[in-house]
Amino acid sequence: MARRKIKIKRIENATTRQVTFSKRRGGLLKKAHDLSVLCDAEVGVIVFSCKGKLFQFANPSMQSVMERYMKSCDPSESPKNNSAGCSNLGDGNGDADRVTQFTEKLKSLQSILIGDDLERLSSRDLIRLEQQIHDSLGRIRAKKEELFLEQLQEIKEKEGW
Amino acid sequence: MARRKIKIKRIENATTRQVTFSKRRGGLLKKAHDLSVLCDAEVGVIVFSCKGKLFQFANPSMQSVMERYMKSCDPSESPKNNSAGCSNLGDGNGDADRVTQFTEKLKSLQSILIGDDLERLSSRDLIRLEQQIHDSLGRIRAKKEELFLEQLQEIKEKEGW
DNA sequence: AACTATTTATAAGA
DNA sequence: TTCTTATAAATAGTT
Repeated sequence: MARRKIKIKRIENATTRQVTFSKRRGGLLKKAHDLSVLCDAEVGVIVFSCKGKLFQFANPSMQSVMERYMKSCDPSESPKNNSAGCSNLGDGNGDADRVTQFTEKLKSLQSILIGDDLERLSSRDLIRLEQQIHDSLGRIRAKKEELFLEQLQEIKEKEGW
Repeated sequence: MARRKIKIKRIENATTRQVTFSKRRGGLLKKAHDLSVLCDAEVGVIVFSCKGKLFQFANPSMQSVMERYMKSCDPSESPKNNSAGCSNLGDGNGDADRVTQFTEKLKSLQSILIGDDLERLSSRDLIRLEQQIHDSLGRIRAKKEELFLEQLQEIKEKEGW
């Protein structure tokens, strides 16, 4: 789609293939994100490079998407009305409180991390903040992974895998 | 991406949202197909419209992609390991106000991100948080890099390069 | 990693 | 809805 048009077939040159993969992978994930936000859609994208590395995007989460997918493919579920709530949509049970709190916190996070707050920080502050955020990300991912594995197990058992 | 630029946020008008969904859904699935063919990648895309209808693309098959996903289960491209080592770009200009504000914010960040707040979040919340934090980290790093380059430039000029 | 010349995707309008 | 078209985005080849 640039300098010249190309045929959609496997790119033979390994270097070119890798470069194209990086570019298009990013484009695909961005498109997935945009679609999910603009249209309020549930979207999951999984990509394995030919070297086997995983990339993904999901909204609201991969396990939610996969669970819903499996249900929608399961004839024993009533075909109507498979739109709404399966799974861990967080509400439903009286966790409204927790969700509210979480939302509030996210807002305050946003005010901290987005906007021009960042503009005014010195490089030292930025480095400190980066370290902190980096660490937090690690903890969040670990926690997410843990929960994910639990839920996957549940799904497997439920679906009789 | 046409007649005018739009913000990536939920489209409120239902008709517009539906039209955009149809168009972008098609675009996304095509991009997924192209990527899988061009780069010999294993790709799966699942989309549920807000009405609950399923659309999908997979190569070689959704079953295969999902199985591989479950096996590999390393959900995110981990941030490149360039976190600390940027050393003492120190600032020195003490904007006490700013520093105080920053400290306050860091504290509130800490209460959000550390401690057992995390324990009580659903996986969906965690994933949302992860995404947000990940994005923030990106912005912080970009900002840091920007500042770094500025300062490097200053140094160069000062040293008469 | 950047940079463009082009191709694609698509938001609004018809 | 389907088609059109002006513009925004993505990206192939280049540096």
